[in-house]
Formats: sequence, C-alpha cells, structure tokens
Amino acid sequence: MSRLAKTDADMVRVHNRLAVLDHLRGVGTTTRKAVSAATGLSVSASSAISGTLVRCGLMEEVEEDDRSIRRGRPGKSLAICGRAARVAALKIAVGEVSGRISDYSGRPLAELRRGVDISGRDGDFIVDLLADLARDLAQRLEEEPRALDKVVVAVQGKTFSDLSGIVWSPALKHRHIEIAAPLSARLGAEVSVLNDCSLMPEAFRWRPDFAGLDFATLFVGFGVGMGLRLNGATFQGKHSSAVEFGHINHMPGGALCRCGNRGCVEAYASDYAIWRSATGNGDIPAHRIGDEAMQRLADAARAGDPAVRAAFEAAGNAIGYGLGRVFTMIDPLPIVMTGSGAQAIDLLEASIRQGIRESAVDGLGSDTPLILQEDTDALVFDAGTAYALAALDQEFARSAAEATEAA
Amino acid sequence: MSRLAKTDADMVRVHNRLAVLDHLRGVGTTTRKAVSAATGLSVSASSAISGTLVRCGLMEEVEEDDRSIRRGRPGKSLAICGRAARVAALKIAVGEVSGRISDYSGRPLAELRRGVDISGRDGDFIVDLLADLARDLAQRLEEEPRALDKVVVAVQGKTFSDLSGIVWSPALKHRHIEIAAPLSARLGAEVSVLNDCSLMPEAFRWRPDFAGLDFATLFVGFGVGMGLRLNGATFQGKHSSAVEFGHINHMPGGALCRCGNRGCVEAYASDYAIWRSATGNGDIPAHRIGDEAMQRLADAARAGDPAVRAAFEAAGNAIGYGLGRVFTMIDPLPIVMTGSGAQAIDLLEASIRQGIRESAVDGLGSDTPLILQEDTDALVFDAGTAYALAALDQEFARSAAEATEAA
DNA sequence: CCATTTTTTACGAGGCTTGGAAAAAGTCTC
DNA sequence: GAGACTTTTTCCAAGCCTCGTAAAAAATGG
Repeated sequence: MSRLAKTDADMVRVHNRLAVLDHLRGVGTTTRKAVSAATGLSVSASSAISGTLVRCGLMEEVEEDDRSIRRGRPGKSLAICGRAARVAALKIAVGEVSGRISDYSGRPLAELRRGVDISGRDGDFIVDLLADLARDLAQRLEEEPRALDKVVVAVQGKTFSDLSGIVWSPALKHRHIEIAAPLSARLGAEVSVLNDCSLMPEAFRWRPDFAGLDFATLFVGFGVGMGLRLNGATFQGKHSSAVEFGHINHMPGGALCRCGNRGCVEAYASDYAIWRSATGNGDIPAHRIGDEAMQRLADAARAGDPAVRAAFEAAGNAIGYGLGRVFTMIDPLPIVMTGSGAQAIDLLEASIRQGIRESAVDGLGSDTPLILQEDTDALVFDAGTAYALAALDQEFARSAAEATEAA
Repeated sequence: MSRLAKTDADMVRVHNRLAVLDHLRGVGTTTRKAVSAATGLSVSASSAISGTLVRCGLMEEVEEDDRSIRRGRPGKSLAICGRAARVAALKIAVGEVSGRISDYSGRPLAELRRGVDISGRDGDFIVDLLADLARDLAQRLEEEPRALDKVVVAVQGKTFSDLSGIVWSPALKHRHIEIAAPLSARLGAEVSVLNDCSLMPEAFRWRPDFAGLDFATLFVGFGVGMGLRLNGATFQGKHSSAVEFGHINHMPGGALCRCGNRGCVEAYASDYAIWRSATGNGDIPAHRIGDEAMQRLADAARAGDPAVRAAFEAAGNAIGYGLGRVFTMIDPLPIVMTGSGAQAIDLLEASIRQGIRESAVDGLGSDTPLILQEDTDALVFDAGTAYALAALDQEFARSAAEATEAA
C-alpha cells in the first residue's frame, strides 16, 4: 500500500474551507478580501467559499461599527457563528470534576466545578458523573437548551491512544475505564478522552502570538506533565498519551516515584516530592498535598528555611535536567508553565535554568522564555474547547451540506 | 497570516504524481492497474498520470518475463527509469571521506572511500575534496559521464538546519563551515548537508517492511547518535540537526563528555568512553579508538575480563536509560542499531534492556525489537540516496514539463 | 450630484479526476 | 485454429474546483 493517498477536487474543497475557517478563528473577524489575502485564494474563490459557509450557518455577516473610515465600498465583516455548534470541555482530576460549555465561536457559556471523591468509583459512576455535570452545565445557560456537538474529557493520567478512555489515573483506583462510548451514548455527541497535559498546547492553537511556533507546556503540581506543539501539530503518541515528562528518569537509582521506578522527575519536582523532601519524611504521602500546603511550603522557603529551600532547589534541578534532555533531543523550546510550580517560579527558576545549563549541549536553551499561566483549569478548558472546535471544523468542512434553509 | 495554505488543481496534480512515484519506489515495478489500486486513483487517472511520467522519462515500460500466466490482457510493467537522474551520497567522517553514486532508480553505480586527514583543514579544502571525490566517482562509471542532479552530504556532527553546512564536527577543528553553496557551484547540482545519524531513517523510506512504521536508528561507535522516523517523516530539528541522543544527560555530575558537560550518554557508551572505562584511564583519549581496538576490547570482555565487561555493561546501561527516557517522552519504538555497538550487541543487550526497564514507565519498551545493521556506511549511503531521490521526486512531480521529445 | 475608490459578485475558461464505453491483448475451449 | 472470454488500457464527455476579468455595489470626496 502506498503511503501517499490521492487527492481530488473534494479534498481541495475541504482543505480550502478549512483554511478559511482556520484563518477566521485566528483573527476573530475578517472580510472576504482579507480571507483571500490570508489564504492565498483568489477573491473569487474566497468569496464563493465564504458565501457557502455563511449559507451553511458556520459563519455570519456581522455589523462592525469600529470600522476605520476609508474610501471605497466597505468590506462586510464575517465572523464564526456561535450558534452553529456547542461543545463541552470536561476535566477529571483528583477529588473533582469540572467543565465548561462553549459555543462554536469559542465563547464560554457556562462553567461548573464539583468536588467529589471519585477515587474508588468505577467507570459507570464516572460516566454518570460527567453526564450529570454536562446536563447541569446546560441548565445554566440563558439560551435555549440544545444538544452538544462534541465533548472533550481531559484526564490526569494515561489515556488510550484511540481517545476512548482511561488506562490509569491518579484520581482513580480502577484501571482501563471506557468513557467515550458510554458517555457518547448519554450525551449524543462524540466524546474524546485525552491526557490533560498533552492537550494543553491546543489552548494556543489560534493565538496569533503563538502562530506557527513550536513550544512546550509544562505542568508542575500534583504530578508533572508536558505537552508539545511541534511543526504546528500537538504531539500525540501512538501507544498512549505520551510525553510523560514527569516520568523521564532524572537520577538513576534515585528517589522513589509513585510509578514504582526510582529517580523520575516527578519524584523530585511534584508537590508530594517537594513536601517529603522538605519535611524529611521519606515516604510518598497517602493523600494529595493541597494547594494551601504548597503555598505554606513556598512561603517557608521564601522566609529562608534551608531544608525547604533545598527541596525547591532539587525540584528545579530535576525539571531543568528534564528540560535539558528534551531540548537535546528535540530543540530548545519556549515553555508555558502552569500548576503550583508556576506559583513558586521564584523559588524554582534559577535551579531550572542551572539544570538546563548543565544538561543541554552548550547549555542551549537555558535562556528559553518561561511563560507563566497560573490558572491551570482555564488552560485545560481552553485547550479542550479548541480541540473540540478544530475537530468540528474538520467535520463541517467535509460535510458542508450546502445550506438546507435560507434566511 | 493563516497556517493553512490554499490548495488548487496544481497541487492535486503534483500530489498525485508524487503518490504514483512513491508507490513505484516501494514496489519496484507495477502496472497502471496496480497503481490505481494502491493509490486510490481511478484507472483513468492512474493511466493518464503514468503516461505523462513515462513521456517525461521518469518511468519506463519494461518487459517482465516472470509474469504469472493468467487470462486477460496482461498489464504493461512500469518501473522507475534509472537514466532520469543521477545522485550522489557523500560522507564526511573522522579521517575519511566516502561516497556513492546512484541512478534515479536507486541502483548504486559506483562507490569510493578515501582516507584523508581532514582534521585541521578548512572549508575550501573540504569542498575541494568532496568535489574531487564526486569527479572520481563519476569516472568509474561504465556509462557515459553526466552531471549530477542532487548531492547529499552526511556529516558526523552538528549541521545547519537550512542544510547549508557544518556547525561543528568531531572530524574537523574548524567550525561553521559552508559546504552547500560552494560545492553546488562546483558540481552543478543542489547540495544538502545533514547529520549522518538524523539522516539514517531515510534508508528505510521505501522498505515495505518499514512502511508507515515509527522507529529509531541508533548509532553507537565513535559517538552516539539517533535518527527518528515519526508519523512517516524523518524528524529534523528547527535549530540544528537535533536528536543529539549521545548528549542526553544520563547521570547528573557523571563522567566527563567531549562536549564539556558531565554525564552524557556518550560519556559512557561511545568507543572512547568504553575504552577509558575499561583501561581505567580517566582522560578522554586524544585520538579516535579504531574499530580493531574496539574488537579487541569486545573479545577481552567475551573472554571474561571483569573491568572490560563492566565497561560494556555501563555503556549498555547508559544506552538503556537513554532509550527509556526517549520512550517515556515519545513512545516505545523499534530500534535499528549500527556502529561498533551493533557488533558488540551480545555484550550490551542485557544491560540496555535492563536500563530501559528501570527508566521507562512500567518498563515499557524493554522488549522492543533490536534490529542490527552492521554496515554503517551502506546505511548512510542508502539514506542519503533515498533523501536525494525523494527530493528529486518532489521537483519532478512539480515541474514535469510534459515531454518535449517523443520516442 | 458625479467621479473615484474599494469590495463583492457574475461568468467563462482551464485543469484534473471520474465513470463508462470502446479498444487492445492475451488465454481458454471446442 | 477460430471464436468466446477475461483483463488491462485508452478514449471521451461530464463534473468540480479555482482563476482572471469584467461588471455591479457601496461608500467617500469635491
């Protein structure tokens, strides 16, 4: 079998419609002329495609008053039509589930957070919980209720590479939990289950300041995880959710990690690692170290407590070495950092950069930009929403049932 | 600016021609019908495209006698036309340059190896040397001399990401050496300069047993390097030649590496590392450890010398941890191994697998296939040739100046 | 109120693939 | 050995895109 598939007029149509939608998501509003300029399509083609998408209800012509006064016929502003679809980004974490519903334009419509002890529960319970969450989210909307078109579930832990469920999660005792199929049956929408950290780069998919940029997202908190955006695509492993940055070995034979191995980055840099190192307690704590506890630790370090300072330093060192290893393999990348580690960046940054310097060839990447993103939940919701919308764009570009109804 | 470019009929044509060529390279010979089946094109389109490519001189109809006797009109066999182009794969290594010329079908026409002390020489000398090598190669051909169409230079060391030259190489004292432009002027063909290890996966580009497979190539010898094939593409860094596997840190604060850092994989697993560890000499040897010396070391280990055995074990351990780290980040991958390490695989394999087991989550990948490829030079030549041919296929598919002359 | 400028739409042309029909080139059977 | 059968290849009209140009539309400026 050939690796290269054929192309035909259908593909061209789909691809170009997608290009128009993608451009529109990046800039918010455009005109037919601007679409032509941005995509390289002729104005004729741009106009024709835009017209079709408007008739399909994916885009709409909007009034814009801030238009600068110029001569000539003013362009009709076009924008994504929010009513075209509704998506949900759900999140499963230790001790809580949360979610956000957004419209097709990406505008958040409602958000909900619910603390539940899910540790010992099975798949049915989780699916019920998520379905209830989605229903309650829908009830919060001012607008009329309507079915969801696409749901993304972000999970702490390892997920199946076919996006169907959870291999293993620190939030759950059970393993191998199917989520996508049963939840899809309950909600009537396609469901994709992904690792939260791998998903994070999606949040920047249409951010103009990140356009075409390769970068990594780094979560340091309860665990340690990474997401990669390379060559304009969010990296996804074939066999699992991949980029298990927290379990890249830092020190052969080193500190014990939750995963059973010794010397993982997580065993030095995660909340529990910093806590046990700072308190001199060698065991992995049975329960999650809360955000407040980490704040207190950070404050103690800032106050000068040498043991706590050393713990944060060791954490930064492990992260730095891990980044240095990634940079050596891939390339130096800008880092978007989130989680409790982002809140303690003042305690970590120096040793992170020192670690990169010691482990990367020529210390390359030790001066890489470190972008802080304190609100992890917002990041995950943004990412899940973007992922869902991108998937819908693809579907819509493919189907595009040439407007059944005309306004 | 939009990330997605437009598509049009031109793109379709180029893409489909490329699909036909790519299929043909994978199978050697086909028929128009088989092309249709493999690419998904209609038989009409397949026939039309094949006809064009034959008229352009890229493909030719060949007589095949081993055809199985079936009813119906027999298909006309098609094959890549070797005369359509001529490419060279050159190699710069410590103390020698070598090269191979092949025709458009990938058939090797001539090979040449030349020992030269290039260590202290500058760019002009290197370019002269390569140009002479290419000229001498051309003179060895039975067929009439003709210009090269594409040249690939594989280099030990780091190369510019625009493929224009050498940032740094262990074979050369000088740094930042421009190769592509001056050599191109001399040879009249486009020249691309790449890192030898990064290039290696290209050797399997059209191998049916590797079709669509993700895998890594691992060179263990004078240095330690890796090539990655992910999602059907050979991984290339943006900033450099990338995947510096040998310089992924293995042990913080560990053994001194040539790169100046401490604890790199190379500082444990390369020839010089094994040598200094086995001999108890702490310094990095000034000169390259020859293949014979490594053979003697390996034989000593096989004979039971404990210090030498320990050196090989430490090497395998470092490689295993390195692979475990890569597997944790990307995914477990089959490994194609070459270099002196492949020759000593009996001494390394156990500790490699042990290292993976200790460093990858759940030991995933410790049972990954290890494919040995003893002839490194052949691998590099294959890779360079495949790279060059793939580049030519792209050009030809684009231009395809609809046959000026007809048979 | 008309000329000017800019955006959008309309229309014919060109290119590529498609599907079916016709032609070509063998094997098989009587 | 001639005709029937089968399979591959070629030919041709049709369909879908996009493109370029021209015309229409919508606002400004004098």
